[in-house]
Order: sequence, then structure tokens, then C-alpha cells
Amino acid sequence: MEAAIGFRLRRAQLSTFQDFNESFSVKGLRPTDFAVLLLLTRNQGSKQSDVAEALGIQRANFVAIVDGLEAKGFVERRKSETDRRVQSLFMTSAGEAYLAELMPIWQDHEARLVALLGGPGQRDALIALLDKLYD
Amino acid sequence: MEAAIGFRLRRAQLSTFQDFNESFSVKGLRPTDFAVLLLLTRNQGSKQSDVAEALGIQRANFVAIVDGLEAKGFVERRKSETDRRVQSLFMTSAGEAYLAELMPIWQDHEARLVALLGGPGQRDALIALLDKLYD
DNA sequence: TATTGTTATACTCTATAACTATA
DNA sequence: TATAGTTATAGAGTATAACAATA
Repeated sequence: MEAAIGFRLRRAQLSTFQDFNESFSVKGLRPTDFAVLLLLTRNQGSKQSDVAEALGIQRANFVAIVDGLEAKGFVERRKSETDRRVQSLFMTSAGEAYLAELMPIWQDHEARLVALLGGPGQRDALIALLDKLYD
Repeated sequence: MEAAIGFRLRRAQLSTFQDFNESFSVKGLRPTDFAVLLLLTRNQGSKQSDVAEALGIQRANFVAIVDGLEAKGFVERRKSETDRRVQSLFMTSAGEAYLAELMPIWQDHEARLVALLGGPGQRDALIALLDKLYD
């Protein structure tokens, strides 16, 4: 009989996202918003469509996400000077401060998952396996 | 630094579902439809809301799924005689025949995932880890 | 011509409340 | 009163096409 890998994957993912959402509900933050901030903080000035692609989001749908983060003052769009078609994305200092507030919540969330898995070694094993499934 | 377990989980799941969808696109079948058939074939007469819960779907949203499978003639609703509120779900013989057609496609899909993971042992390890994340 | 960001739109999934028929 | 199934509806998330500005 088969193992239904996809089914277990979906179930685990839903469970994990639920924990994330409960953790961040006070901050009114979605996983994707957090991922954008996390990605930008070490990649200041990234091209908007590059960030979208890195997160597996289509550029058309990414527009509203950046709009939201920009409206909150956490992220800033600046037109590239070398190619006036592209928007370069930057974290604002407010965004950096906000992310600093978020990190402990994020770390608690990750620690909870690691505890469920049975330790950092198990987490690393899981990630190695998950990455094999991703092309 | 953190491992972003949820992010990797989501990425792997999307990749896996994409493979599933490509495999079953000829049959016009969704993962959930297949899961219902697979579940019913060994649990004839299950209560509708039990099947929904087992698949992590709310009963309100499950109605349309059963409607679709019933319209195609693969599944049949029968009112329980012991409790006239509940619908018992049964596979039809057409449903069994359809599932028999689907199984090889399903097995190929699973085999492809196992190959990516590096063998059945790795698959079992992955499933054990995923199940730990699911309450 | 091709690409980036954008808008508009449709489709799927999911969440919630309320109704009905039964218990 | 409570439960199973149902309906209706609203909100996310996602996919596609088309357009303006720029290359």
C-alpha cells in the first residue's frame, strides 16, 4: 500500500501554519508578509519580481502584498536607476524595528516545531528531505 | 538562524501537489476527490462528516465534493436507518472501476516522490517526521 | 520585441452563520 | 437542546490576460 506522501505533507503543513497564525495573530501578520520581511532584511534592494519568485508567488499577486507592507511603512519601493522598469525593495527602519519585535515570536514557533520533531537533528533531517521534493 | 520549517513544508507540498495534478490532469481529478475514493474503498458506509473530518475538510465544504462524486456516479449517499440525520457514503461499482484505473497513476506518482527522496527508507523517515508535526 | 510592474478578473479553497430534519 | 447535512456568503489564495512604461 502507498504512503500518501502528499496527504501527510498537506496535513503537516496546515498544522504548522495554524501554529504560525496563532503565534502571529496578535501582530496581524501573515506567513507571507513575514517571509518578505525576513528575505528583504538580508537582501536590501532586491528586485520586486525576484522576491516574488523566491517565495513562489506570481508577480501579479505580489503587488498587493508589497502594497500592504508599504502602507504600513515597513517596506519601500524605489525605482531602479539602471533599469527604470524595476522596483527595488528596501526595508525601512520601522520595518527593521518591527521585524526585531517579531523574531522572538518566530523563534518560539520554530522551537515548538523542533520540540515536536524531537530535536534539531530531526529538524535538519526533515528539511533535507523536504528540499529533495522541491525542484 | 532559523530553519523556516513551515516555508520548506509549503514549498515541498506545492511541488508535490503539482506533480499530482499533472499526473491526474487527464482524469480531471483533484487530490481531494482521489482521497475520498481511496478512503471510502476500505470504509464503505462511512458517515459523511467522518470522512470530511478525516480529510481535514469542514462538513459545509464537503457537501459540494460529495455532490461532484455522486454526479459522476462514483459515490452514493444513503440515509442511515439507525439515525436518519446521517448520510452514509458508499462507493458504486463504477467508482471501484474508476479507482482501479487511477491506482497505477497514483503509484507512479508516489514512486516518483520516493525516487526524489532516495528510497523507501527515506520516505518512511519523512512520513514519521511529518506525522509528528500533526496533532 | 521582450520584460517589469500593474490592473482586472475568475476560479478554487476555506471559514462562518443560519436553516432543516432529525435525535 | 444538540447534531448532520445543507445553503449561502465572504474572504483568502491563485491563475491568466492585457496594458503602460521601459529596455
